[in-house]
Amino acid sequence: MPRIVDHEQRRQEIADALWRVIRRDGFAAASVRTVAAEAGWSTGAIRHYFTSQSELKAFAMATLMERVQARLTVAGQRVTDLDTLAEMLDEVLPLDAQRRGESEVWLALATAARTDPVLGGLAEEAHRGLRSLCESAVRYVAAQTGASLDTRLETDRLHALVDGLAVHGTTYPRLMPRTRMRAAVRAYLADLAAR
Amino acid sequence: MPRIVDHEQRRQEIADALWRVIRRDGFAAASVRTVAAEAGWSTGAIRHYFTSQSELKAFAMATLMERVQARLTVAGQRVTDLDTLAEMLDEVLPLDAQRRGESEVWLALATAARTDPVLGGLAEEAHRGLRSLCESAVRYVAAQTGASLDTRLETDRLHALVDGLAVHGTTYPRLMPRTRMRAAVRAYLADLAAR
Amino acid sequence: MPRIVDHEQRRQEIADALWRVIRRDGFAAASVRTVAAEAGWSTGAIRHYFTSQSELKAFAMATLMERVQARLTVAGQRVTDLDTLAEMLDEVLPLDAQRRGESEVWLALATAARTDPVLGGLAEEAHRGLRSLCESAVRYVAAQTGASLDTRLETDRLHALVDGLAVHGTTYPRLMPRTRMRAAVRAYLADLAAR
Amino acid sequence: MPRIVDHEQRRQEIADALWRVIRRDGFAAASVRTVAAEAGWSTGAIRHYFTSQSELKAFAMATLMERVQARLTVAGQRVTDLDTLAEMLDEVLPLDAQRRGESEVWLALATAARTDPVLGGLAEEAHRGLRSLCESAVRYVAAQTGASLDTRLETDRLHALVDGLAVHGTTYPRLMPRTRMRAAVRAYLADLAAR
DNA sequence: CATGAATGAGTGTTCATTCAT
DNA sequence: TATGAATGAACACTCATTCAT
Repeated sequence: MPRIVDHEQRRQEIADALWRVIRRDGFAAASVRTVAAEAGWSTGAIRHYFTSQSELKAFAMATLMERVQARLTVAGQRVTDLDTLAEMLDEVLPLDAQRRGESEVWLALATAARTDPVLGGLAEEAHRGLRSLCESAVRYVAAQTGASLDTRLETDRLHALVDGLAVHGTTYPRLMPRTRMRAAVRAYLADLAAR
Repeated sequence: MPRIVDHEQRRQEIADALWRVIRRDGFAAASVRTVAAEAGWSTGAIRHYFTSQSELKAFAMATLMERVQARLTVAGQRVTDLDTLAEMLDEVLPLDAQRRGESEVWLALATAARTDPVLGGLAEEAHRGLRSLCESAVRYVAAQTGASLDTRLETDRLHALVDGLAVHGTTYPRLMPRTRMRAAVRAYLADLAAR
Repeated sequence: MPRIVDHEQRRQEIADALWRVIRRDGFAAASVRTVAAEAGWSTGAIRHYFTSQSELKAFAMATLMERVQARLTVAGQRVTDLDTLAEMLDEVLPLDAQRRGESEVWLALATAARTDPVLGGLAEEAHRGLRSLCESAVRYVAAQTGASLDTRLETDRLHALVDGLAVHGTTYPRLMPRTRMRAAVRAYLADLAAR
Repeated sequence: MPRIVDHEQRRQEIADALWRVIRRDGFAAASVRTVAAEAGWSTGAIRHYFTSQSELKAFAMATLMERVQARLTVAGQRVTDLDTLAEMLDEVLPLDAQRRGESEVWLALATAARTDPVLGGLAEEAHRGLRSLCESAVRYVAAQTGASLDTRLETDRLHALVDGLAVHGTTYPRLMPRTRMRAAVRAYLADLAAR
């Protein structure tokens, strides 16, 4: 009888170790060795669950996306007004330790994605997902207020605002505290609703 | 008499080679060897002009900043209305090959800066510079229209918008063409002026 | 199950290769590469067994010390008169291929120890060990003959004599053959006993 | 009219810089670059005076020998009794800053000489010189006291004692202060004279 | 399943040496 | 004379990957 091992759980544990390394020492420090050491396994063990380093990184990126997506789905069902709409957008901002971690890892992976085809596909998918979320938000406001909006333009603005805030809150947390990130998003939505 | 070499020009040539490598293959691929090969020199020659790899990267970052700063100074002197104000902000967006290159390199360096102290200082300086530029823009609009604005909030919004657009235009140029980047900035300024 | 390898044996094999390189080409020639080549392994393999070059050198120094110490312990238990006492001291002189090898390596390591803190500690320990051995010899003679001796002065003399002979026998084996090294030590002990 | 440069003086200046580097950072740190920097000249300038690094090291070794030889000649002419004889031998012991420096450099060069043919010849010459000095001392004592001595054996003993003391005084100056080095030499000479 | 031994190419950096000026 | 630009090999060390066990 073979040892029972939850393959997916192991993959997740290893991806978590990768996260911790990236957050602590940066993307460049995330080698198979350092991740194995962080996870408490041998380097060879990693290869049982991930054929290559790229695959590991892609998996970490994918689980990050799933995690955020799950939260967005929940938050999306709670949307009843501008406040709850803003709360949904809050899910992608580095507002607490959990989300700050996600943002840090995301920024590293997304930057690497520009020149790494494997990561590139995932990153674009996530990019489109966030854009779609922003578009929903814009349409929601338009429907609520009956205003006639240039959906694409407003989506561009909201999407850029959200990603820009995420970058600032991640790279310079001292200079962009959580209250100001939240305020910036809410100000945009309020302006939109007032038009 | 030693061979006459323009030290600064050589440094710039090497920094340019670094740029090309970063743009083509990403920050992680920018080793002393690859940069030397790109520049057409031996690895040892690099060390004549840059004591360490850090110094080379810092120099590349600094020259990028100086270049943008020079353009901003010129553009700043031309500001007479909202249109010329927007043109100043255009200088930091990836609107043509030159600025797209700058943005690509900047994104890589800024991401690396999160875990590299030497680059970190430069990156923060640039961050503050761009924020200060955004603040000037907000104050300019306020002065022109006589409106009472929450300067900090509006600066946060504009700064995030600009950086978010730059990230989108750099990583997904197909999804965020130059006209839409320009439009987003102009829409924000127009809204601000209308308040 | 991983490939079964006797870790300590491998370390010893590699340390032996280091010895051969130091003896043949000198301390400065003992790089990770040359040692790996001498041992018949790849450079990376060395790092499996020694974290750093310092560690390898320190290990080589330590095993040398242990080897000599083991012989001294055996020889020490055999001491019953001046002849057997002299035989104990013979153990640190380059009297045969084995001990000549030890002396050559020791001389190189001890010289390097002057500017290498890690090796420095080991070298001083060995120095103190040899001094202590010489002191025991002096005290033994004093006890046997009942003579009143200036222990420190005589220890200084014997210690310097032994190390001086070792240096001469190692660097100029033609000029200082084994019989003369032995004779010099015995002459000193005989003089001491005659006082 | 060409600039007048005292070639020999320049060589001496450079050799002095080499000395300082060896003493401060060890033999391994003595590169053309570090010596040039220490001397305050360009690397190329070194090559005007020394074709290769070996030649520089050999020159440093030779000047050291000349310096000691000169002092020995002077001291040799002052020998009138055991005390002045001991003072002559003092010249090769690390009894003050000057001689300690010589000994440090000497130890490094002599160790390197074992596997470097160019230095090897010089080192052997010096070795023979010191031996010859020791032999003169033994013969002097024999002549003074009329004792019948085994000149070779006693020369071996004295030579080993002096070099052993020099090594100890150089590598462990705390453990072998100057008074004890002097005492050990004098005790040997006194014993010799008493026979 | 899992280990860790082993490889060989890669990293930044330092080096002795050459040579045009 | 003297400079310092330039080379290319060497350095210690880290890496992703392979694979026998």
